[in-house]
Amino acid sequence: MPAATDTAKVLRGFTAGRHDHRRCIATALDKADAACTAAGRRLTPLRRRVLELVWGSHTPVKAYELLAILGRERHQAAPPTVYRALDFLQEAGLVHRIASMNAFVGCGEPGGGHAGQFLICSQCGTVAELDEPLLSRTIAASAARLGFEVRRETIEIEGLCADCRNVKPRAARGAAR
Amino acid sequence: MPAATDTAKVLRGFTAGRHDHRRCIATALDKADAACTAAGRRLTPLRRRVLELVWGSHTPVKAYELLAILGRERHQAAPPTVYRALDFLQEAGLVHRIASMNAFVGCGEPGGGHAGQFLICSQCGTVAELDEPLLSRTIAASAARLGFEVRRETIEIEGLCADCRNVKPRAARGAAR
DNA sequence: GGCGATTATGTTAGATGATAACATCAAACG
DNA sequence: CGTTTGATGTTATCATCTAACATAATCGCC
Repeated sequence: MPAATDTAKVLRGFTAGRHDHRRCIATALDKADAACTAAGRRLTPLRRRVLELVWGSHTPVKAYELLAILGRERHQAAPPTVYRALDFLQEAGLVHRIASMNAFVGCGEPGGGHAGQFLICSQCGTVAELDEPLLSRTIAASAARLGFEVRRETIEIEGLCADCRNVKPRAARGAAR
Repeated sequence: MPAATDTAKVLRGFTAGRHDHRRCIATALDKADAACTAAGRRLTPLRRRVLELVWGSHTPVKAYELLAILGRERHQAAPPTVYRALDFLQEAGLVHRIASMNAFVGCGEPGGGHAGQFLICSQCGTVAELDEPLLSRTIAASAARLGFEVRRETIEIEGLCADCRNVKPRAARGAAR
């Protein structure tokens, strides 16, 4: 698949339970190492561990869940421990914050200067991440008519995923992580 | 007004400081009365007052700001007082919650089964509410390809409004209340 | 009007989410 | 090395939101 830059992409699909998750965590961590090295950022053990925990869940993770886990494995962990790591990971483009849930997911394509566009299943909680240039363009056009300059997009669509609806997706194309 | 269902609409414009705000609060309250009566819901004095306070601000209001004001005028007001009123107002379609800000704005077109599409100026804080059917359709199409059924859209675009950029909007059309 | 059912509000308490401020520690770098 | 910068520890607090139960107001009905 050539993936013309204008083509809608699925950066992260609804694949819960249908893939080797350990492998996909490992891949994410490798990508993160690479991205940080390239950008001259330090993916410290703590940050790396937090990222691993975020990827460890199929659904968005809450900061205090992370805190609870960290608290068990290192015996010093306070809110700032987690929030600072998450701040770093967000700035590095490695995780996204889902504002409507106060929770965090691993980014399906670190490094890409993409907006965060998410489909969130309200039943099973899994999240798909999209990159739909048409969506961003439509928004930009609307904004432009009002003289508004877009800086950050928060697009979080809640609904039911195919699995929970017991329906087959119309298309199996698109890399599903 | 026929308002072709396919036309982009501005439900609430960037009009801070350029309109008679008292009048626009009054209008909002009138609409709210009508909408509640029509729907058989009770817009009690407390709920009405909260709605009035929400409209009283040009920018999204935080729950605890409302609480502080209420606390001054009735001497019983606890968090649930405010949150319950806000819950009601949201369900009645009279206010929207801006997830990315933990704040609330009055809805520009109560009763309309529209999605929440917002442009938020990060400098002055004012909010425009849009109804762009093309946007919703694009989202619906992306979702459909994955077998996803859309239930609720959270679209919050952060950036700079025309005033703060010192730019004239390209179009003056669309009711900007 | 009276009365039971329903809905709204009061009240207390606490869960969850996030940050400020300062101390300490480790890595980077000349 | 030692200085500088950045990362983490630590304590405290603020902000956001909800549960649970008590009381009061309103509605529907006879």
